[in-house]
Amino acid sequence: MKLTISQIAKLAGVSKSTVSRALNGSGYVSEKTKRKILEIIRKYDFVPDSKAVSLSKRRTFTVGLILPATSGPFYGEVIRGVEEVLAVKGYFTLLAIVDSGQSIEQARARYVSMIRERRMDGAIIFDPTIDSKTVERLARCKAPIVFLSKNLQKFGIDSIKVDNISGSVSMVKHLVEKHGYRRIAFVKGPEVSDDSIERFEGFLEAMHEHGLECDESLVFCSDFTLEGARKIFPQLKKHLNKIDAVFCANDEMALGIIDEMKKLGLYPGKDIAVVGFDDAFWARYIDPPLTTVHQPMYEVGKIAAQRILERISNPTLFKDPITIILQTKLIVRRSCGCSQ
Amino acid sequence: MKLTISQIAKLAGVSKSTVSRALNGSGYVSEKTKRKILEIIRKYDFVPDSKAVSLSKRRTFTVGLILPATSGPFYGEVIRGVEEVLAVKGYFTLLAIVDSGQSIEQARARYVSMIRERRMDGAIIFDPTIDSKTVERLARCKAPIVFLSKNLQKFGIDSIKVDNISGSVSMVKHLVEKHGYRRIAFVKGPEVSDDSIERFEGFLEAMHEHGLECDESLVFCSDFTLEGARKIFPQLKKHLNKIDAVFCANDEMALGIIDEMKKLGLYPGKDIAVVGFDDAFWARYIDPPLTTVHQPMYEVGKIAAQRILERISNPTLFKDPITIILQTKLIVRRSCGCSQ
DNA sequence: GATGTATATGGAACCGGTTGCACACATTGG
DNA sequence: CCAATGTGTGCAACCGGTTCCATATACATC
Repeated sequence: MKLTISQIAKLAGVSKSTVSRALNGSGYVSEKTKRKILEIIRKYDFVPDSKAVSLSKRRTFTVGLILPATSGPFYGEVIRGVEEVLAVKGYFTLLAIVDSGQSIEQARARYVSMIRERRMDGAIIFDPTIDSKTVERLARCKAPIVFLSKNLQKFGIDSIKVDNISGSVSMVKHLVEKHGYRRIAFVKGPEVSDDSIERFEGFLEAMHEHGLECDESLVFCSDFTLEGARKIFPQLKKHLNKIDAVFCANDEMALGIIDEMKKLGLYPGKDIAVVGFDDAFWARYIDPPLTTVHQPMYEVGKIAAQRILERISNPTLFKDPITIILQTKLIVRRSCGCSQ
Repeated sequence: MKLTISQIAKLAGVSKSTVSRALNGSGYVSEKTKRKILEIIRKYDFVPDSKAVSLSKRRTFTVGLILPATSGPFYGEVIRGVEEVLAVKGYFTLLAIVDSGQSIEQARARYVSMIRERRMDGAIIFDPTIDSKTVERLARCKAPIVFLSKNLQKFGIDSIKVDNISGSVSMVKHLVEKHGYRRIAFVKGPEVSDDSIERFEGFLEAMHEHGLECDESLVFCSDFTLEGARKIFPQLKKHLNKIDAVFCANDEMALGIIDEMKKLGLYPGKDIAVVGFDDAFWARYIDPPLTTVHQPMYEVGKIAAQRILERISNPTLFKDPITIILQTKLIVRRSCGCSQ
C-alpha cells in the first residue's frame, strides 16, 4: 500500500490538512492530535513526497551543478565545497557532466533543460569553453546562476573566478627575479578558456614588466590535457636549447612536458625549469615536485553555493550581478630549480 | 506570467489534454493543431515542469549518487561512468556527499531521506564504512540500489565490487616471484572497509601460498589517507632493516610512505619496494612511478548505472540481488624495483 | 441509410501535497 | 450574558501536469 498523507489522515481519523500541519508544525494542531499523527507516521514509516511539496511550495530545494568531465582534480574540491554549504540548508545537488558521452552541444542542451524543466532553485556552472548561444539561454533563466571560471557578469550572471593574472605574474616574477631566467616558453590551454587566456595575459604582462620579450615561437597552444601537452612537445623540443623555463597554463600539461623531457634525459628543474598552474593534489609528489600556482577550488565551491543561497532568499539581488575573484598563491617546489 | 500548459492551451484555443498530447506525441492530435501548439510553445519558450510530470507518471527519472568526500581520485571516474549511462536515457543524477560538513551519522540520515523523500528511481551508493543501521534502512527502500565497494547482497542489495583478492595475490606474486622479496610489510586501511579487508586477505593468502610467514609486527593499520600513512611510519621505520617490501592497501598511503622514506634518504624501489593499490591518476607520474593494482572505476560507475536502469525497467529483478565483481590488473612500474 | 471504425478533442479525475477560508468550540473580559 | 478573541479542524482549491473516458465528426462498409 502506497502511503500518502491522505492514508495517514484516514488512519489517524483526521483530515489531510491536519496531518500536513502536524508534519510541518504550521498552524494550529492540538498536542494530543499531533502526537497521535506523528505516532502513526512513525509506525507506518511514512515519508512525504518532496515533489508534491515542491509543486505546492514552488521551490525545489535543488541546485544544479554542472561540471566538465575533464575538470579532473577539481571535481572533488568544488563538489565538496558546494555540497557542504547546501546540505546544511536542506538543499540537494543535481549533477550534470558536460561532455560525458554525447556531443558537447547535446550536453549543453541537456544541462540547460535540466535547469529549466527541473525548475532548479539555482545553478552553479563550470563550463570553461561555453558557447555564446548557451550563455544567452542561461541569461534567460529566471533561476540564479553562478558561473565559475569565466566572467559572465555582463550577461547578468554572477561569476566567481580565481585571480589568474596575478597568479601568473607572481610565477614569472619568481622565475625571473629568483632564478634569473629570461627565455621563458608558455604552453597555453584551449583558445576559448578564460583561465588560459588570463594566465597567458598575466605572463605577458609580467614579462613586459621585467623588460623581457616574449618570443612568439616560444608560445605553444595545447588543450589543458596531459596528452595534449605531449603532442606539442616536438615543437617545443626544437627550441629547448634557447629556453630557460617552460610555464604551462595548468599542472596536467606541465606533467606531460616533464615526462617528455625526462625521456630525453633532461631533468626538469635542473636542466630546464617547468612550472604549472592549479596545484593539483599530486603536484607536490611528482618528480620533481611541481612549482605551481594554487587555486582555492574548495572555496570557489563554497562561495558559489553561498551566493546562490543568498540570491534565493533575496531575489532582488537579481538586478546587479557580481564577480568575485579569489586569490591564488604561488607554491614554490623544485621543478623551477629551487632546492626546496 | 508563469507559463503552464493551461496557459498554452488557452493561447492555442485548445484544452490542456490536447497540449499534453502534442507535447508527448501520445494519442491523437491533428497535424494542424499540433503545429499550432508547438509553434506557440516555441514562441513563448514554454518548458513543462518536470516535477508535475513526475507526480503524474510516478517516475522521477532521477538516480541518487552517494559518494564519500574522500574518494579522491575515484570521484571523477565513477561519476563519469554513471552520468554517461544515465544521460542517454534521460535520467539525472542527484548527488550526496558523505561526511562533507556534518557528522557522518547526519550525512547518512541525509542521503537515506534523499532517496526516500525525493522518490529516487534508483540509487548508487559508495560508502565503504557504512553502518548496519543504515544498511537496514536502505534494505527497506523500494527503489533499486546498487552498492559499491561492499557486498550487501544478503540484504537484498545489488553490489558491484572489484576483485581485491586476486589483485593482492597478483601483486604478492610479482613481489615474490619476480623480485624474490620474502619479508613484506602490509599497511591496512580502515578496519571496517571491505576493500582494505579483502586486500589484506589476498595478501595473506598469497603469502601463505608462497610458503611465507606474515609477521604480525609488520602489519600496520592506517586509514587510506596520505597523512594517516605518515602517522604510522615511525612504527614501520623501526622494522625497516628487516623488510624487503611494503604493500600499501591504497596508492595514497603508498605515496605517504614513499615520501617519508625519501626523507630518510631511502629510495623506494631501490632500497625497499613500496607498492599500492588503486592506480590513481598520478600513480605513474610520482617518483618513483608506483607499482600498483588498477581498479576500473569508470566501468564500475557504468555498470552500476546500467544495472539500475535494468532494474527500473524490470522490477521483478528485485527478487534476486546480484554481485558483480570486476577484474583488477597489476600495473608494474618502478617502485617495486622493476627497471620499467 | 444504418453501422462500424479511425481520428480529434474536451472534461474531469488524479498524482500527493499546502493553504486560505469557514466554522465550531472554549475562554476571557466587560 | 454577549461579544471578542484564541484554538482546533475540515473543506476545497490549487500547484502543473497525465490520462481515462465520453463525445463528435469523417469516412468506409454492407
